[in-house]
Amino acid sequence: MIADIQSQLTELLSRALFSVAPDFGIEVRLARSRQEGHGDFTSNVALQLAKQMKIPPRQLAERVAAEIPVSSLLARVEVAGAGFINLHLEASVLHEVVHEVLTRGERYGAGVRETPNRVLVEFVSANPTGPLHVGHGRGAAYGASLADILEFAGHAVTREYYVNDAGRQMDILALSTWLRYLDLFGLSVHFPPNGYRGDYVFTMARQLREAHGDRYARVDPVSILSGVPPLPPAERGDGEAQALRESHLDALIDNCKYLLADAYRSLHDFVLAEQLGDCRNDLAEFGVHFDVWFSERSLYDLGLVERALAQLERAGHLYSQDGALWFRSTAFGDEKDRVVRRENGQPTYFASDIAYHLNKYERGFDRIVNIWGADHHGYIPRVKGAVTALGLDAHRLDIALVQFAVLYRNGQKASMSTRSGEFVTLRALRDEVGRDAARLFYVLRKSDQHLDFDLDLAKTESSDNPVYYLQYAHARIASILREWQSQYDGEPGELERVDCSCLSDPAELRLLRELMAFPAVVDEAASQYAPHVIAFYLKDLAAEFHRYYTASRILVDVTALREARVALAACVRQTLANGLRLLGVGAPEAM
RNA sequence: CUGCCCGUAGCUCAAUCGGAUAGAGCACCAGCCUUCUAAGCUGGGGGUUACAGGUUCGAUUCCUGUCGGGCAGGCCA
Repeated sequence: MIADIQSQLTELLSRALFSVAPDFGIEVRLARSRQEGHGDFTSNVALQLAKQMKIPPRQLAERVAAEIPVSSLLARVEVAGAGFINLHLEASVLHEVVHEVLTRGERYGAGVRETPNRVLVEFVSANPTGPLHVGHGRGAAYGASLADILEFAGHAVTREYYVNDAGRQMDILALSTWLRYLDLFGLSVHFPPNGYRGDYVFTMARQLREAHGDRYARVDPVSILSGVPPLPPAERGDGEAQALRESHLDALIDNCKYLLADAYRSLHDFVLAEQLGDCRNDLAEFGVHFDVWFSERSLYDLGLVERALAQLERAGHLYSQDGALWFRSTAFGDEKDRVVRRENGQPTYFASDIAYHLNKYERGFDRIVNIWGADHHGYIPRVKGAVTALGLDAHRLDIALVQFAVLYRNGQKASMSTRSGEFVTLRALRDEVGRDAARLFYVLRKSDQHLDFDLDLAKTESSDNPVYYLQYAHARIASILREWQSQYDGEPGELERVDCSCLSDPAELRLLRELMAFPAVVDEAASQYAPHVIAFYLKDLAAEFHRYYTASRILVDVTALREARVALAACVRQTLANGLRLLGVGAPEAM
């Protein structure tokens, strides 16, 4: 209905333009006016066409404006500035917004699409080798909001977490846990410097003992080190020393696998299940849920990695060199070719990622959205190149980069403790500032901008804190509605039938305009992949309401006016609630 | 060294495929509660949109260069 208004007006303007300039068909685009006094919608067609039509823009605008058909929607049309055509809506159109918001309720702002796109949103996808940190938190908040926004905008969304359960990192974690576990049985082995050293590894070791007793401890500690190259001195930081430490670690992993034999797989799976379970709980408490947990290992188990490579091979995009197998990604704009199978026969991470993307396409999505940390930006050309090489349309793949978040406490950086090099965990952040503040702060900035996360501000219980500012507006209205029900026997269910034509105060009309914009805001947030657009809109809406509340009493004596104002307030509450839900932030009834 | 991203008020950030007088919040100053939640509101000062060119009716937005910041340049993931 409301979305219709804009398209109806666009149609009116298109017809006017056609009668003035039938030979200059350009698409008419209406924009919401940025400034009060410039009407509700504005068009710059006259400015765009003036030159090629050789008519002064202002004059052209006048001629187009004069041809706009009479409509009950429009109060007036005026030409302003350099040649803008401003459309002013009839107040009755604004009044209808109230009915619209209240009848649609939780669905107000939602898009209806005849043919919804099937969209896959893959996000977080952190290695399950330790707790999520605040960097993952931003990806989680952004991805979850984006997925909700796309869904609300009318698409069919699948939320997916890609589990890197096949790689060396998981082996390192399994080994680390095993060594800590052996420690519990008095079987001490020097812990490798590049193993996982976090407290959670000790915890898992104890859990492993509780669950499986000494099943993995029936080994000779000497055999663990057999054939393992010695470590270089700790103070050596050169490349050769690093390489020695890596091969030391790899040798330990090999021995672990050899000594445990079949039991290694269950150790690996135990560690994986623990970490994934922890991650899932963490995210669930953050209000972030997934439809699919996609296993990297399954790509190997089902032969999909080999199949993808074979497909590239057939298409002539692979070649052998130096004993390795390479993908000719330079043919697709990458700066160098990339190895897909190492000299030792092992496929690279990139190889499984190619298979993963092929699989995404084969599942039939219209759009595929990858949300990555910005440090992966160099990875984009090779993935898009691989997709193209597989004969797929790379334009259906969108990669949204999320920049790092830096925490500040007392004006000082706090995101990384400099001594241990460990990141602050997402869980610690949630414990400190709460879920709502964390979710909102993460999406308050454009995702591809660095984020300064002010912990002190997030914890402030005042209007300085945007979380409270938004929630307070919602709670305030909820309180008014309760008061209205108890003092005036108000029936919320009746509000959608209230006659709102008495709403004529400029502040009321501003609120109605703001409410009317919400569907377009959702649409913009969806098409731009920009949850922050919702956040900024909500701040504007809340501010408009707080202003109105301070200036005008809602529960006045005159029944008709009181009911109209209550209905208006109820619309603001509903719209705030809908927007907050898209951001994963609670909308409290009372504060 | 090369590539990508970013430079907007003192600070943190917006700005609808290039639009009208570049907007908010914080901080600073001055005000508003006997009335539906003051976790709120009103007013004020604050800008050469890093810099220099270019494209055009019009540039924070597009192009080139300079300066400054971030990230990336593995047979790691």
